[in-house]
Amino acid sequence: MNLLSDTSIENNYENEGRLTLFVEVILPLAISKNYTYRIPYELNIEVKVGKRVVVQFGKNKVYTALIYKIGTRAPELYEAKYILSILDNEPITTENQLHSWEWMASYYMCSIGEIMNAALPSALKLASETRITLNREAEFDKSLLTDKEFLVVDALDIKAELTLNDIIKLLGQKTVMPIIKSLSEKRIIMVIEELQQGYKPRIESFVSLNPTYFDQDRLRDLFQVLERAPKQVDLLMTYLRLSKLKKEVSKKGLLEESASSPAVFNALVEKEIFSLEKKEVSRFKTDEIEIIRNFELSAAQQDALETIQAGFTENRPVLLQGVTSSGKTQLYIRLIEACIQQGKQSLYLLPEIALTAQMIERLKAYFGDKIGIYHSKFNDNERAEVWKKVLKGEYRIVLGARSSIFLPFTDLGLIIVDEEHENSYKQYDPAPRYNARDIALYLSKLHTASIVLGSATPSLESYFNVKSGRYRLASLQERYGGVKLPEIVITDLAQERKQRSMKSHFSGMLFRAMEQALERKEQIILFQNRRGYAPMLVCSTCAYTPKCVQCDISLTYHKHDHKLHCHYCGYKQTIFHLCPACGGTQIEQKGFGTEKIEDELAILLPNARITRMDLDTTRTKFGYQQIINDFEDRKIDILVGTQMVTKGLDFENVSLIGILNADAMLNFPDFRAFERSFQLMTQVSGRAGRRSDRGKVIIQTYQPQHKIIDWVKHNDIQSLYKSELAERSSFHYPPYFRLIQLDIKHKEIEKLNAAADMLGRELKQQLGNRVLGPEFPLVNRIRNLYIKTLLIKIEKENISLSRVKQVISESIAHFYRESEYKTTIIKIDVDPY
DNA sequence: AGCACGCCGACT
DNA sequence: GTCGGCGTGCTC
Repeated sequence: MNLLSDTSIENNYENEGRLTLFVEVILPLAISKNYTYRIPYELNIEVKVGKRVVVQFGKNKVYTALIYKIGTRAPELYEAKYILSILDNEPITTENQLHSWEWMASYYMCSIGEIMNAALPSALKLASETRITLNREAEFDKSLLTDKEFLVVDALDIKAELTLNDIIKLLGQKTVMPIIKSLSEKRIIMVIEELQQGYKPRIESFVSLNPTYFDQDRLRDLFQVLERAPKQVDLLMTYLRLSKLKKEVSKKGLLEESASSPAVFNALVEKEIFSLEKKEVSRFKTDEIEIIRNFELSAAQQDALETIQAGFTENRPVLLQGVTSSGKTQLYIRLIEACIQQGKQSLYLLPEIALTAQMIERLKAYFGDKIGIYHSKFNDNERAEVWKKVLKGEYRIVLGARSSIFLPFTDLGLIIVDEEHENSYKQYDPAPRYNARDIALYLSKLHTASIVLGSATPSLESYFNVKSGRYRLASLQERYGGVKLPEIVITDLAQERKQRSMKSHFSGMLFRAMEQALERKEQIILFQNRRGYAPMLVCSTCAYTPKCVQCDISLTYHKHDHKLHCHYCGYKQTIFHLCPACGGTQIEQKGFGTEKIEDELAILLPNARITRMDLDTTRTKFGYQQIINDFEDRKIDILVGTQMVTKGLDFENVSLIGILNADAMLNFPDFRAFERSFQLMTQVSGRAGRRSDRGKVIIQTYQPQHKIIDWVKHNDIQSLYKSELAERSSFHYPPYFRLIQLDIKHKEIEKLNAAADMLGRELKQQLGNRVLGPEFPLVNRIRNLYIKTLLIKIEKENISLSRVKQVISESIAHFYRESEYKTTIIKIDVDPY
């Protein structure tokens, strides 16, 4: 297809007058190709790449599509349909965005339409919805209708309009089209296909004074004339006062301030003293917050800042490894300031959970209304508004969660990815299954922007990139403001048992420390990475263990509802008191979870206020926030929790952390689990003594010599990375990447296994020993489907990602044709290290 | 993603 | 015999 630049289109248009243009558009669907539409002549001059158009696609569906390419040659194999309209005056996407979409589609093996779907705020996408109404003019005999048709007509008598979904619910069946079709043919109903406009700008009326009265004398005259209308004089005075304070006076603000009625206001408009103007306004408050710019960087921070800047000049991404409370945010603020001074935009990415009101306020205080916030809690209109402001360059900084990598930056100069290791940067479902951190790295190249990845516990792949010289490392190993790092001690549970100093699941050391902390009115966090009461039940007569019927995983006993839960699929069954296998009465509980700890603490420390924080106590809408608030307000002395307590919370008064069972975290099925243990223990340790010099972490273990505990003590990711443990863990640390989640669904487990094995063999044959087949199958049962996840590891040095993807696509295609099993591959996920 | 079309088991 | 389930293919 002939590509034309914008100017040449106009030239051709002028020269020939009747040039036909064709546009290739991106449809918001999971279709691998783009489709070509024809432009009506009168719209020729408006056509531009990046504008949205409305097109009909398929028989009666209307979609918003995006102009991707413009050409002049008519497609040969088919007749192109006309576009119905152009929605935008200016493109809503940038060239760089379209580049990155293209790259993402190929990298994550999905369609560009799926990328667009994820990228555009839904207010910018209009989808047509089929609505059904009764044709009032039609005359028909109700007795001639089938039962189902009658039901639909009846429902339409009551409710004027129904959607397809309404009818599906009404009839209780999935295939409703034949019924609708038949009714429509009989002209009894009408089927309406209509686009629903999403984004509505907020409009406010602004008042201005007729310029005649800018003249002082005329203004004085005006007051004379109005002498007999005191209310109007009053309103006019208020206006004059407000107009000195603000650039623009809104009608709403003026009426509120003057306590005048709209009638008085209208009178002044009638007399042409006031004029009204409607303007689009922002939904976001732009209250001027006091700007605090003065803070001093510590020597360590200054050092790190210089290292980061050196990395920038070398055009290398920088990994900033800084212990918790080391003041990374202050460094980021300095970097953003420098970026603004160069007149460029900055993007500050945070995982969703770390996007707290506190964080947002803090940055707003520095950057005022130059900063835009973008995350999933925003509604559609707000998102669309941020989008437009970023495009226009009104926002110089964006603070946002993973989806903000899709915003239309025009001149990006800096990207910060905070908590780089966080799993929540990865989108797992639906496609595109992207990792915002990796996209950020790609964007930094595309925009030639600087990028910093920050974390207290970097991911091993990022650390590998430091070791291999791709990234530059900057580190901050001391806390800001001279606060000491916590003291980390290990207590040997075998020893304590021998000396009989244990108090239920607490070592003497931990228990004494807890008593002391409570005496000093300091708070305690106890970390136990297992929820429920007991993770396993065993019959002491026959060794029977209850397992999930679906997942083959031992069931956890939950005391609060006296049920056995499967933590994998959510299956529940009631507790039994006699062994279902042998009828034995002695049933033993193995291990312990947060529920049991909470129970025992209540007995051992009856005066302490104890709260548990895990999935079970935070399931309600505000449960999580409630617990956090109570803990902050010191209404809780001891917080017992699972990994939830490790994340981004900043409690001032916590002086003691207990890791109750480190051993549960020391067996590594693969290197991700291994990395995770290190991260979780390091993160929870970092919560101790953040604002005071008194911070202590006690790690309980039967394996005090275990290396990972030692590394946690020294925040030593380097040893972790180099260790023979990593070497031995069944998944190797980088330089490898893997393709994960090649999911196959089938209803029969044997066929599924056979299919997965076959695919694994095929891949191995083609790619050699560098491929790890379905050795680590993750079999899950979701409703009545079995899903199998193939984990595939490929050595990066020897084989390119594109080759891997090619072989996988080919194998799947081949496998599909040859297979006697009817198997569907439902998703493919790329997770490069 | 929708939607049409075609094939096949289980109901009046 | 048809109704409604599901697999397959197409949409500019």
